[in-house]
Parts: sequence; structure tokens; C-alpha cells
Amino acid sequence: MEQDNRERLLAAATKLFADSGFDNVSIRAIASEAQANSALISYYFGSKQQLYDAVILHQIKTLEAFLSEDFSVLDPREVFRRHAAAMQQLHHENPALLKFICREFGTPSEHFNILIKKVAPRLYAALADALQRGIQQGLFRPDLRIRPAIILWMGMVNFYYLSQNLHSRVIGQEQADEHEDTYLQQALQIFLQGLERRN
Amino acid sequence: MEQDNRERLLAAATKLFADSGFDNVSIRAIASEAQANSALISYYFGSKQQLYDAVILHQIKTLEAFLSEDFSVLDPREVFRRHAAAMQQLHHENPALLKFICREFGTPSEHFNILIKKVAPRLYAALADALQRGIQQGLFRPDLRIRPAIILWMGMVNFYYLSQNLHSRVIGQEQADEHEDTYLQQALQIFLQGLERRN
DNA sequence: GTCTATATTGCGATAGAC
DNA sequence: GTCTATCGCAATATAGAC
Repeated sequence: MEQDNRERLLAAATKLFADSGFDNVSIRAIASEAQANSALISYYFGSKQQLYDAVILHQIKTLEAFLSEDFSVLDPREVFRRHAAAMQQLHHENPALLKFICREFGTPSEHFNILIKKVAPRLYAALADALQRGIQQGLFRPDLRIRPAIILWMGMVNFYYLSQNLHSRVIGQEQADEHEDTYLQQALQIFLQGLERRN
Repeated sequence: MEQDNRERLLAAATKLFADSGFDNVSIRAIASEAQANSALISYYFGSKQQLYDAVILHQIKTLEAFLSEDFSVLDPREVFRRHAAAMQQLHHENPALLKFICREFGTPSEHFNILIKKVAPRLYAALADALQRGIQQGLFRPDLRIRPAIILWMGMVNFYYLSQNLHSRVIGQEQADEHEDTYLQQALQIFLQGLERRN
């Protein structure tokens, strides 16, 4: 085969690891999915574990690209609107990402730690800055606790995607009119109205 | 050993499965943790898989106990306050539960499906009823979409626990003043104020 | 770079003594 | 009910031909 065996192995591993986790995927299954030989995994990546690491590192880059924006000049409410839109685009373009994050919640790998330490503090700082400016400008309630508010917001934005597999099982068939847009739009409405300073 | 080898195996399995998932735990490790012989797992439960099923079924009972309450007579806002309090107590008494739920988000097992189908629709119905009554009573905004609002609320309540392992890694050291109570109290404030009908 | 064939390891399950 | 010993299997990793 051609040289892009490496890329096809990485893509196949991303798909299979996302769906079934590290342990439920054999290197033979990955090679089969990539239509390559399983020995090439050792050849290109060293081991199955190092292949997984390569997958995680590739996800980091995708996530980082969404955090290069400078939020500090925007209206505080606009920061959350932009963040919601960015998350929507991110999940849409990269459906595997949240499956990895979700799985790593339970059993964090060393390389997931790298992801967390590189990416999350920047996002946290941007959102904390927006909240603080909003309080100073009299937009948000002055008794707001920054850290809980950010975790809350992350929960609102991410839980929808995190639990997507469950919706139909829990609630029954999808309803055509209640989709991603409705969800995120209402998340913004409720969160921003909930933050507002009262009279 | 005594007859309670069975119980000790179940407890050990719960702990180890919660921490590391099904595949990363060997029956030998479980037996070692329980200070029992690994052959007793087959004897009492039939197989490793059936032991896992027994663990999941045991978690269901804990969850079901929190849903026997009749919410239909309460003030709609009070329903969410009670639900938040119940979740807090549930997670506190049973820290392993969310680890299972989180892991099953990614790769749902057959027995997790049973849990979902038994428990979740009741909770969903109770919350949907509260929202609908709140709209009828003029408390909540009339344009509220029920299903997105419930997913939103579940995200606010659960994400804190779901992501607890990550907080210190993401944000730095714990701050003593920002704890569970602060978080849930603010979740309720923001959510309920966000639902309110304007003017 | 790619393949086949195999060395090695660790697991789940069970047979059978006590 | 509990133990030891072991069978059979599947998976990773690698040696070596091409």
C-alpha cells in the first residue's frame, strides 16, 4: 500500500476508540478498518497505547483552534453567545471528541491530562473575565460566584452533546422540532436571564 | 471464609469497576480486593459479566428510591429545589453511581439500558409536568421548550459531579469557599430566574 | 514499507480435592 | 463453600522474509 497507511490507521483508530474505548478495540480491528496490516501499528506508532496517544493529541489540536479567539473586547453576554456557537461548530465537525472526553472523565489517561492542562485554563480565564466585567458593568448580579457559574455554563453547553446517545432511549423518539439550535438558544436565554441583576 | 464473601465481592467489584471500568479489572483483582478466592465469582454470580450486571442492578435500586416521591402537588419551582437536593444526597451517598453513568454514556451496556428505561422516564415526566404547570400559572415564560429545558436542567445539576475529577486539574487548587452547596444553590437561582416570565 | 508467522502474556472459566 | 491447578483462548508485540 501507499504511505498514507499511517493516516488511515490514525483515522480508523479514532473512530473505533471513540465508539468502543481503548480496551474493546484490538489492533487487528483497527488494521482491518483501515485496510492495512496490524504490524504497521507497531511500525508507525510503536504500540497500541502510543497509537491511542496519537489520537488524543490530534484531538487537542482541534480543540485548541477554537480557543485562539480574543474574547476580552466583547460584550460579556456576547462572549457566551460566541462560546456556544463555537462549541456547536466544534461538536458538529468533530463528533468523536466528546466521546473521548466523556470516557476520560471516568478514567483519565496521562495524555488527556495534557489536553486539560493546555486548553481548559485559557477557556476558564476567558469566561471568568467575561463574568467579572459583566458584574462591574452592572449587567450581572453582584453576588455571582464565578467558579460555580462557569461550571454551570459548561454543564449547560456540554451536557446536551454528552447525553445525546441517551435521549431517544430515555424520552422516546426524537421530535423534529426540538433540535440542537433550539437547545443552545434556550440555554443562552435562560443562562443570561438568570445572571441578570434584578432591579 | 464466612458466607458474606458474596457481599464483599459485590462491594469490591463496585469499587473497582467504578474506578477502572469493566475491562481494566480482572476477576483476580476483584477477589484480591475482597480478600476472597477468584473462583467464588463464578460460584456466586456465574461470570464476570453477571457480576457486573449485579453491580449495575444494585445501583438501580439506589436511584429508584429517589424517585418514589410525588412531585405533582408541589409548586413548580419547589420541584426543582427538591430534585437538586435529592441529587446532592444521592451523589453524596453513592459516589460510584455517576462514574458508571459517565462510562456508560460512551459505551452503553444492556443492563444500563434497563436502568435508563426504568428510572429516567419517570423523572422526565415529573420535571415536564412541573414546567408545564409553571407555564400555565404564568410563572415561567410561555415560549419555553419543555424538552430542551429539562436537558438543560439535568446538565446543570449533573455536570458538577460528572466533572469533579477535573476541577482541580483545570482550574488549580480547590477554593474552600466554593463548594457543592454554593454550586447547587446558584444553579437553582440562575435556572429559576432564567425561566421567569418577563414583565 | 509491508507482509506472515509466532513468541509471550494474561485473562476467564472450570474441574476436582477438601 | 472454598481452595488449587490448569485449560483454552485472545491479544499484543516482534522476528524475519520479501
